[in-house]
Amino acid sequence: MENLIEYLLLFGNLNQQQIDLISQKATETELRKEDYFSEAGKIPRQVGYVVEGILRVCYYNNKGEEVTKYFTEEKQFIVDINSFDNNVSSTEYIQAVTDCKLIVFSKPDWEDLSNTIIGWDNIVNKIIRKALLQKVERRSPLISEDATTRYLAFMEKYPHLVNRIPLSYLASYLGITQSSLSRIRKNIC
Amino acid sequence: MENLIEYLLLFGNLNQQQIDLISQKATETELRKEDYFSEAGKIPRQVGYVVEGILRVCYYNNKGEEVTKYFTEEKQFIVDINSFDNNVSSTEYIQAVTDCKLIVFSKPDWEDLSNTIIGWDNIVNKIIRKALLQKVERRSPLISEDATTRYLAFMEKYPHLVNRIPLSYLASYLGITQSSLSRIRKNIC
DNA sequence: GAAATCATTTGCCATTTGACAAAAAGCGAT
DNA sequence: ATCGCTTTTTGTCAAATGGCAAATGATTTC
Repeated sequence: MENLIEYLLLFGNLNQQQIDLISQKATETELRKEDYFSEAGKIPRQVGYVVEGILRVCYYNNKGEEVTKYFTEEKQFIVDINSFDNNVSSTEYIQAVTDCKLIVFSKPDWEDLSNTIIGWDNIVNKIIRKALLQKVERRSPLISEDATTRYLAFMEKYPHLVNRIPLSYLASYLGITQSSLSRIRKNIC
Repeated sequence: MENLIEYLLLFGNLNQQQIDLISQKATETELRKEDYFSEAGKIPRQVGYVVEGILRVCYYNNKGEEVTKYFTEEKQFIVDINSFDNNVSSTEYIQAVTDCKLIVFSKPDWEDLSNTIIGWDNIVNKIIRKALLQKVERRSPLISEDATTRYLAFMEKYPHLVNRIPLSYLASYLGITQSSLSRIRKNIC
């Protein structure tokens, strides 16, 4: 829990009373590898903060292929923000890649925080904006480079992820086939 | 100018006094094709709203190749939001692809609006969040599909852009060479 | 309108990547 | 250790894409 509070304080100030309130609303929980945090077709009902573990965002494209769109690391919020905010069904899945420890807030609790804590919205906005910017910056270079360069870039950006995720997820994140990724690895090592 | 106000009102309410204030701060201006709205290495000093015309965001990758990262259409704000907010140098260029009509706000005026108009930050946040989400959604599919599919998807998403932008920009946006794009076009038509 | 300049298309060949299938390696349950 | 299952690697071949250079087409300038 301190982990989360520390993280929030990077984005704005909170007094002890506010911190206590946040802690009250928060629930620590765990996800097993391959469990879903949220699913396509359902309206997301909670916001999560990743204390430990890796999750991924994925969807099925119109050929029915599973595409991994994003990986999250520790110390990040995770939620399909668009669907959550607008109360509409998700178009994507959020799935645990490894066993995970999360702190979650139900939607009503999350809204209470917004109504009770002056400056909460501001903190949340900063976090979301940063996360979205990061997403854009991480995904964009994947388009203009060849597969080997993309893999090398991935290893640089996520040095501690590469050995914890299955090849198939990584391949679909990089937009290449599993065999191609396997060959690339062979050539590099 | 009505164009801008109309757009803002989609995201929140503004009374006449507030609208007048916004109008006072706004400057209508034009950019010629290939002019830069903002440049890499400089700290962005203004926020723009595109009334007419197309702009693109581009940068040079570490091989020195120019990469088009994004196109903007009419009725959108344009700014390197990260650099603008944090007062740091841009890493990318924003350039007019066609002649453009813009409405711009200087940074001090923009901040005045934030300090004067209750709810301004809220409106701006909604707009930025939407824009960032859109960016992610537009760029992501470019990774997992083959070049022809990407081109077809581009034509669907930007039906009125395809014939107004040079092939070279589009090729670098799609992450393929100019010759490949030319061949793809040949095969499709 | 001719020359100069820039953008797009095409040809040729090398390289990368994909599709498919089979083999090998890893892993858990017994 | 062995079996059964899944994941990763490898092989073979075909298709897609890139690199380079030349040709063609379009636009601007004088």
